[in-house]
Amino acid sequence: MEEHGMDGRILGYDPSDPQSILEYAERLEGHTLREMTDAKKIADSKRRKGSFGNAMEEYYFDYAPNSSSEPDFAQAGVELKTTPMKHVRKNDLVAKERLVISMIDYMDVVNETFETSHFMEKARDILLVTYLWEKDADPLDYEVIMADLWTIPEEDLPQIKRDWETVVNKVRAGHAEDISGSDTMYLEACTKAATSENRRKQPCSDVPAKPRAWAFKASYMTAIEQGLLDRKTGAGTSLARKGQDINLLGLVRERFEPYFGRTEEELAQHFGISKSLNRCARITKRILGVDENSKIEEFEKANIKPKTMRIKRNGRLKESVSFPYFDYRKLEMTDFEDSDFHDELLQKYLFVIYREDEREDGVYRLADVMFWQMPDKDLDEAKRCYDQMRQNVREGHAEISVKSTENRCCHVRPHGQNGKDTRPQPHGRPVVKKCFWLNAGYLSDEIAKALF
DNA sequence: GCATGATCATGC
DNA sequence: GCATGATCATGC
Repeated sequence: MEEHGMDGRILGYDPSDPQSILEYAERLEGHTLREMTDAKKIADSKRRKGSFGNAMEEYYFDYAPNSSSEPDFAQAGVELKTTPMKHVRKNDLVAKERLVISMIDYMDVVNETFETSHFMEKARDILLVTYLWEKDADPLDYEVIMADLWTIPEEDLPQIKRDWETVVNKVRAGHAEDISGSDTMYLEACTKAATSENRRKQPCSDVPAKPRAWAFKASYMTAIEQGLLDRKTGAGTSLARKGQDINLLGLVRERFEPYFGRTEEELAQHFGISKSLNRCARITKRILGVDENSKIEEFEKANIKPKTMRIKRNGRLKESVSFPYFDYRKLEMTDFEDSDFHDELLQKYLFVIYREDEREDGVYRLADVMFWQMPDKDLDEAKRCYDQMRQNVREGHAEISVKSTENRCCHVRPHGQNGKDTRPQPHGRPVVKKCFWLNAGYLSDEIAKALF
């Protein structure tokens, strides 16, 4: 069979056969587009978002990029998605960004069911081409990591369906303007052109809403991609048995409920955990029923980190919550959106909540669990804190912190071994190691809002 | 050896 | 009682 591309050349694959498309795509693994095509430079000379994907369609698969609602390989019913991974500390590869599937049409989506939705149509058969992103590199020189035919794993469908319904139900309730990426676990409704004044109509309200698209969260993509990468090893522990409906919070709560009301000491004794600083973190893992060192698959996919929260009798958190320390020189050079702090704030957390006993001072009892992620609106406040600290560093005053009284959500405080544990700053003498903290008062309010 | 979760100590 | 500087200590 001969198939012809844009300029009449013979295609290297059969566009009606998914297997043939996959095999052709797999030849890219370990190579770059510059090596595998005759492309000399990217057509849109500015490296815009999507230029790798466009170049791949045009120069490797030999078809004109389109944005129609037809699948990219229409005859095979396969959608081509290219997605970047990046290196992070200790040689880990993570998804660089979310994978956007399709725009959400607020007017139509309210009449859809998940199973027959436009989203599922687009997400059902994906040719996923993963490449290694490198700062300042020409997209033609990105190395292709792997090519796979991918569909949503069966065990993830219940959570993704729940995510889809969470979003659609907000539209049905006439609150499309209140949708937030933090509403959901794996699938999110992310904003498109959020900075512009662009707004769309919604069917059940006159309030205009930001345009949004269905996307798999970056944390979910990381789990998917790592799973594809070490498919052979098949490591990992799953909280849910196959075929069992997954409701993460329900599942987690079910595990914790028998222990509500018990004190830290009782729990430590029950699980045979010695007196140690991270005693509560270890109790959490034991209650979740997983080996202390193993990762919990669902938590990885949803990028959920357990955190212990101790609430004093007066309703306030005993302590603020710290993040890893930051590098003053890196802080000066890095915008908030590209910072580690920003990544940390996009995490979803499992708060394991202990409350102080009504009578006995200093005795804390396991009281509740909840998921938490910083709401989008508070990210702006966190950015203010970041920018203010950045400004201090610019002016050679890394020793000046952002106080918790100056910012509603977070502050800056020392976090080193001792006063001698310093880090260089770009302009001036080294300063004691510091990190960002979430304000105890802010978190107290967030917890109270969620639980009462 | 160091990063990080956790906690202490001081002063207002 | 809280804000904030400072330090401890486990585990990787």
